[in-house]
Amino acid sequence: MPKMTLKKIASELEVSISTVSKALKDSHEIGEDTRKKIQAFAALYNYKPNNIALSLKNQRANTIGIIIPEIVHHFFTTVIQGVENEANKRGYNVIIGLSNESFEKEVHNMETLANGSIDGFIISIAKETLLKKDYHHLRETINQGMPIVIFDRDLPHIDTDKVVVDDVRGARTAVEHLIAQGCERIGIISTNDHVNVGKLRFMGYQKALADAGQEEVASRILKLEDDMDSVAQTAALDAAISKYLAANPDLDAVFAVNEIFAIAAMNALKASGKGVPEDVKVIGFTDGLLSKYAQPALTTVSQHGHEMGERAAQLLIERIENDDPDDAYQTVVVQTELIHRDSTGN
Amino acid sequence: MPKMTLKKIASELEVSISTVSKALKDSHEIGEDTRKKIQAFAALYNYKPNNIALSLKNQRANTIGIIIPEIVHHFFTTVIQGVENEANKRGYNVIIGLSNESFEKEVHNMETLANGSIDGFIISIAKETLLKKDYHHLRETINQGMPIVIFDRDLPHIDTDKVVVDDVRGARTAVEHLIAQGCERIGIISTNDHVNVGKLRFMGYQKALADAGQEEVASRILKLEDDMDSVAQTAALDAAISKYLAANPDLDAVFAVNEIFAIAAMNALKASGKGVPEDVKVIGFTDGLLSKYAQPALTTVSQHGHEMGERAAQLLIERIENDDPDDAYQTVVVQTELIHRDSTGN
DNA sequence: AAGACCTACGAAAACGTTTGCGTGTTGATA
DNA sequence: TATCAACACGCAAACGTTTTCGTAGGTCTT
Repeated sequence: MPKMTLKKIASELEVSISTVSKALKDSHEIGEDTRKKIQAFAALYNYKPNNIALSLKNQRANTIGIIIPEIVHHFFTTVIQGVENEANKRGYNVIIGLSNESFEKEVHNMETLANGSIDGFIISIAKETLLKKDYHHLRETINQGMPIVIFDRDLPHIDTDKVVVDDVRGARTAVEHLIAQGCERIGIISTNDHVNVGKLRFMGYQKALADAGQEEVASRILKLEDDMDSVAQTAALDAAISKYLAANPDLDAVFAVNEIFAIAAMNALKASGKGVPEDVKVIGFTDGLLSKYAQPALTTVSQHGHEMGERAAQLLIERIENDDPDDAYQTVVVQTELIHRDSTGN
Repeated sequence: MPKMTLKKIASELEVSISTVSKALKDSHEIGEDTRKKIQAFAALYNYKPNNIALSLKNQRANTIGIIIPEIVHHFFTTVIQGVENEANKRGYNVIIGLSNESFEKEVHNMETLANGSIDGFIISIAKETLLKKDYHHLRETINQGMPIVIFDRDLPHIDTDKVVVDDVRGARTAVEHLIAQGCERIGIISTNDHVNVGKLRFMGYQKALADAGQEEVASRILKLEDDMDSVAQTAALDAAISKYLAANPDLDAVFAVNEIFAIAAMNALKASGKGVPEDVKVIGFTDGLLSKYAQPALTTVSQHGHEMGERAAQLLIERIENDDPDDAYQTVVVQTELIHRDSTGN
């Protein structure tokens, strides 16, 4: 039995389409016997209204699109989970687009989704887009009346709803914790400044040092290419970190702006005979599986991806449903949390 | 400027809707001047045909749905990536549903998507569904004419296209490798038998032992609850594994049916003073980040999730596009690969 | 008995496309 | 000059819904 439609039911029962539609909605316009008969027939054949037709009629797809740079990535999956949670709760589906950090794919994804398939976007901007600083696709989408929520990688130039993490404060808190433990020669492993988050976390590091009256030592600052956290680059990463550690034998702590860098640093330290946390304490950023299962377990700054996803979905759905143009845009800042584990002692 | 439609262009240019439609398709039915004028106007206002209307007209959404038990999970994300890759290449979008290992959510997800939103499913069955053995939603969906590709967790009772990994052979190859390295007291850490993959991997272990003439020792077999690989259960997991290792002090190798179990075993071994791989060799299953960054790096059985996703998408799209009912269902077996790393020596 | 009023249903438009077919105007041909 | 083709365009149906409006037929009122 293929899919049922109002039309088929109507012809089968020799009534009109509108009668069927009304009967299935329990309209009192339809006599009880006809109503019951139609409902029974529909139930028997498992009738379900066609979503596409409804979307066309209602001019709403009840679907939100999420565009992320990468899906094999713990943080982004937690965000998706949050989005899906909230969306489902409110009757929305979620459709995903992967930009793969590519500008072109990001634009293409947005264009193919923005034509009725979805009611709004949740997006974390691709690195290439950030580099190019070309945001026309975002602007155009917003101008067409489609709401967008930007998360994670902030974009000061675009005026829309946002959900961001306080990278500066998260990093600062982490470094402050190291200082509170008595560390005086704290290194940082960060990324090039064009990656927003790397820059912001570096600023947090600077701030914490400054507040504590510790001077910033150039040799203790390692800035790596932003693709160094990929599996393909592990050898290069290890080499760079080993070299860095060799050049700074007196470090008593390392703050890394992501999990991979932190793990690599821990491994390199152990390989060079240093103990973590006895000799050197280590803190990472992004609370993924690696941090939890590392030896010693890694103290890390959690970004609460799940909550970010939920908040982003709330913001977006709110915007979709009360289509009030002069409702001011919001920026929700999700606070980070320092997860204390073994790599910083206790 | 809100979204353009054929109708608006038509009224603006004072021609009919069909003229606009044909002009935009470069139909020779329309005179060159009119054609150019319409195309220019459409380009200026950035006209894009409405997907929903097209879906309704064509009775095809060009979208595939993927339903997975969990998204914060390395293997599933690699599969999604594969699906998305292949789907995008062929002009399809991907919409995700998370069952969260729950039967009810799985059914609900399928029902809300199966009404026109998508053209077919790719699904990995939730554990709860497997336990309940209630597959009516799958059967009904197939009966309604919607194609389904089942991946990862096989379902012998359902006749449809499938993409599975050869768990038995993967496990067998792993254990054979241990045997080839001279191991004679090989333990296994597996899951309860109602989890298909656990059972199959256990069978591979048995087969390898039997082939080598090694006897199966009951105490060396540890079967854990299937939720023991979650973060919430780490303490219980560590306890269970420590107890198991203490009861089997003479093990010279451990084969674990997933990454988490393997890492936990390695950590417990090291904590008890054993060296990996010198004293005990360890092999895991599922090639995730944990394996790559573990110390020592973990030898593991890779399932090639990306390839599984691609194959599943191919199968599904093929089925969608050549809607030939007596095209026989296929089961694609994706071979596993043993990734040699440090936890088994060399 | 005639108007008023329910009751129970159907017709049709609308959402945005595509496309087969009909048709008016032109130009050429016989 | 009558015929006919070619050209350039419009009409309308179809996809599956929802919803407003219209209208039969019956019941009630006086």
